[in-house]
Amino acid sequence: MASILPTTTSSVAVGASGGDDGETFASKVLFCNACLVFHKLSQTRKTKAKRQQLQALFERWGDTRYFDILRLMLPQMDKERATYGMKEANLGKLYVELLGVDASSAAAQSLIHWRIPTGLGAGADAGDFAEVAERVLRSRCHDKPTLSIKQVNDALDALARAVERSARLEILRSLQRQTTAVEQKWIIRIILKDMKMHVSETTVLKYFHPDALEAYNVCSSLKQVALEFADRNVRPVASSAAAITLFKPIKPMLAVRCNTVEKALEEMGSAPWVIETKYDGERLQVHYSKDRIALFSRSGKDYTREYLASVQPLLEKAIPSSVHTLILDGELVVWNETKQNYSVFGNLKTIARRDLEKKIENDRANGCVDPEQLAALDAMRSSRHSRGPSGNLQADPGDKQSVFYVVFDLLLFNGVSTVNLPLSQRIEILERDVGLVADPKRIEIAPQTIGKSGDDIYDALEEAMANQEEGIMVKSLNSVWKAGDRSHGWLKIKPEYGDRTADDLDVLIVGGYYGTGHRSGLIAKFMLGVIVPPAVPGGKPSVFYSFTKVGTGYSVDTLRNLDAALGDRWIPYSTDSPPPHLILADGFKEKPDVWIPPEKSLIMVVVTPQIIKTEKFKAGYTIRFPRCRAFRHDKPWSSGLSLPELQQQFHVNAGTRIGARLARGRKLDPPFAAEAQEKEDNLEQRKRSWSHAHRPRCLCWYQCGGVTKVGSLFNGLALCVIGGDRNAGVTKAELEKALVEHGASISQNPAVDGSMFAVVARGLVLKVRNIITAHPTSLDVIHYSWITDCVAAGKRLPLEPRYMIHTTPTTAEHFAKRSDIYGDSYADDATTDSLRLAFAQITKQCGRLVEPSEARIAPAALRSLEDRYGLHTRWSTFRAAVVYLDINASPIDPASRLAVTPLDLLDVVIRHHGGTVAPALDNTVTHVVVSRQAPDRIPAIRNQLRQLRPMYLVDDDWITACVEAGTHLDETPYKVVGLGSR
DNA sequence: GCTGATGCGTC
DNA sequence: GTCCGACGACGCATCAGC
DNA sequence: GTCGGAC
Repeated sequence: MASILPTTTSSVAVGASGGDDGETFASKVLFCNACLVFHKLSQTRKTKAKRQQLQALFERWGDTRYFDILRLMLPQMDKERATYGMKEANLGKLYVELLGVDASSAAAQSLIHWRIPTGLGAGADAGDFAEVAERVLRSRCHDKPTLSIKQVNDALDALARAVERSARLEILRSLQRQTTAVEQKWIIRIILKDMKMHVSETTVLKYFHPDALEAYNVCSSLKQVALEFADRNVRPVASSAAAITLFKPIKPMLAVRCNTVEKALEEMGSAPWVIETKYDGERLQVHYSKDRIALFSRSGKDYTREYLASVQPLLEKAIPSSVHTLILDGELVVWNETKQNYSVFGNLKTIARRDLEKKIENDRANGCVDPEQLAALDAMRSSRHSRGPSGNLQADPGDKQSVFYVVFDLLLFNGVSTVNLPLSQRIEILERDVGLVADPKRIEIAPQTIGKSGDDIYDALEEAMANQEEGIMVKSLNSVWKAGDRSHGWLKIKPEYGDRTADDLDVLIVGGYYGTGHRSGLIAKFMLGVIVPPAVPGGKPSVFYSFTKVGTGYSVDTLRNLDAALGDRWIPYSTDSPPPHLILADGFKEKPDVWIPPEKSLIMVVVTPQIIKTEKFKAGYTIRFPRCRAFRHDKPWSSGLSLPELQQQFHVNAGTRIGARLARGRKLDPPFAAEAQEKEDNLEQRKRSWSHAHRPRCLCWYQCGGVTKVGSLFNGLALCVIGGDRNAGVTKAELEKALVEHGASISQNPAVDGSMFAVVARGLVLKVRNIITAHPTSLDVIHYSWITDCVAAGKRLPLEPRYMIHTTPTTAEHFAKRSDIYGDSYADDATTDSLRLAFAQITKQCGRLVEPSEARIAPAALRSLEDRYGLHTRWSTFRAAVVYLDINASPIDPASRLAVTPLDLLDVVIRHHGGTVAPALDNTVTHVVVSRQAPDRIPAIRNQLRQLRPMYLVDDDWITACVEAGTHLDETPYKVVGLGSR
């Protein structure tokens, strides 16, 4: 008898009963032997040793039915067994019941509260359910292994088949009676599909057979792979492409994330490449023949039932009759017909479900009576999702939304695999022979543009940002399809990587959760809460709403340090006596394991790529893809993000993704070089601060607490720094440090309640535009050079107009009166000339900011994109308008420009919202804008208008109102009548 | 029948 | 660079328990 | 999806 043990040779226990076919190896070898192998693998760290163990295992396996052992080692890949429907929570309850222990006993408490390291039944194994279970079972199982590998597999089959709780209980009970505690542990790991052996699919398959992984990637069946390579010494000659078969899911090709445009260019090399938008939906592979359609998700799961009702009508309309078989790859998204934009992620399943419901209803009306379908419909009807407010939280209920399949690749065409063709040819066949032109915004081939330079990538990114898209894909036209491959050919670029600091929110930690695995026993995740403003202005916050949970972005070391600092402040959360300050969503949703008094807590800087609506957190909003950037020991607990600020953030960013900013580099300067350097510097800084300060490593970003005050230049000023200027080598952190050193207080979030002095930025970057758009009158935006100039001069310089990126009307008024808003008079010795110079500088600055080379959205590009997609954003508010601003003494003479007018800053506003500003009043103009404060200018304008074709004569309130509304408003209420009143 | 808990799969 | 594990958000399905 | 960490 051969052993499956790699180390021992002779002592293999043999199963007492072999079952029906006592011939197979699996029925003869005891499961405990497999457990030993698993144990050894889990104890081994080194790759080399693991490889030896795996090889030995397969070599010693006594027959060709490798599936029996592979499915135990790779439970996630085993599609033959249905899901168990059991994880730790269910298993814990089942074990408590089958062991017959009292619910309040230590054993039961261990199993139920397996993550919690303290209290009754807690042990050093907290955080690892299987380990806890082994401990509990040790005294409750016999110690003689009896079951064979086959018997365990049979039991697991039965377990997966069982739906009734009682049936599951019985199977678990019989397993428990026939196995040792250690065997139970491994059975639990298999059920949980988490073997914790630190080897996964790739490695195991690789040492099973060199071609196994590739085969798995094109058939997604472990059983088939095991069969195909039953003879491990033979390498079949068939290539993977030949194995591509209709109706068998292929592992999709994946994109590698790329943080810098420079890297993208390098990756693409000299081969031609294309740019596509990255759609925020679900990857969907369509397998099509005339009489059958199958749909598969990214992980190879069959989604035909869920999405066919939505997709089939589209395919049938779009696929020409000359096509017999196809495999398409694409993204399923939702198109909002009412708003003419893409719906936010999360609506897809809801819309698809509606389509399915409708289809079943229609089928029934048409007499296609399928009892199974009827039952399904009934189930859907009675489901809570078919009515009620929950679900589809992110859409307006009245909007018409529909499923939209964007196709971007072709894997098989009329029976022939195309995966070994370069992308250029696959696309060519797709466009020429498949077409799919029938139904815009329902099914389309993804538009591609040929890229040539880094600027093309920037342009595409800017377009993507403006259109609420996730980012862009860059694909090499020479690349062939590689199933499951993430390494080459396809890149994804997301704008948020462009700037690391602009989307941070400072939020107070209000709760904690115990971690698992290598974070066992630590508070490893945190609940953050927003402040509900106190009733008395200026009072200390006393109520917090749950907002989000964060579980990544910090190291285990940081967690340990945090534990040392906060460990004794955590209090177990009990619904019987919940802390009065912390309000969770109704029904105690997202209840933390422990809570902490706010005044003893800490502020976390959390990266916030996107804010979405939720019902799970009391705040009503939460973060998509949250992660920790730093902890702030320097900031008082009471200064965390408040609910109104959060709501404001949501609305400011509605219609655009947060994090959508990217500096366009100078030609000679790699755009991200400074960024990369900054990152490295910070890493260095981190390490240094870690080594002697023994502070959590990620504190480095905000070491303001450790900053010593060196001056009082900025005493009393509250500022928010939006970002650095990598082209000038100025980082956000440096600016913040300088500010704090000289007495200013800084915040990550702009406050619009008048408490903040100004926002500091390098230009009209997206976040700045958002702030201006949402609150045009509350916050000034100043150029960071004012900070550096002040520091260099050693005194607080007057805030001259040339430092202003955005000026509120109040500030503008002060400027008009030639006095500095903040006390220092700057105009004492100003002459008309010096003032003129200052304003010329503004104009220069503004003009520079909207030049195509630096504009956030190139108007022409935006317009063409809008035309193509029918997209309309706030940045296209004035796209139809050619505006003449009444800023010249003579309307037809640009050279007669007045030095100061109330309309000076509108130029930028209009152009940034897609409009055109005409230099003079002529027939190209559609709108003439005059100031309400200058009615005396009207006659001259009217005089000129008499000679031109009809156009609107409105006052500046129209511009402001349109910007505020985010859309082109009817001009009538703003028309200038008579001599200026309306 | 409704609701909460739990699991599963998408991102 | 690659692989792996520990984490986030959602919607929908299902079952237990009231 | 994200991130840190080991190799």
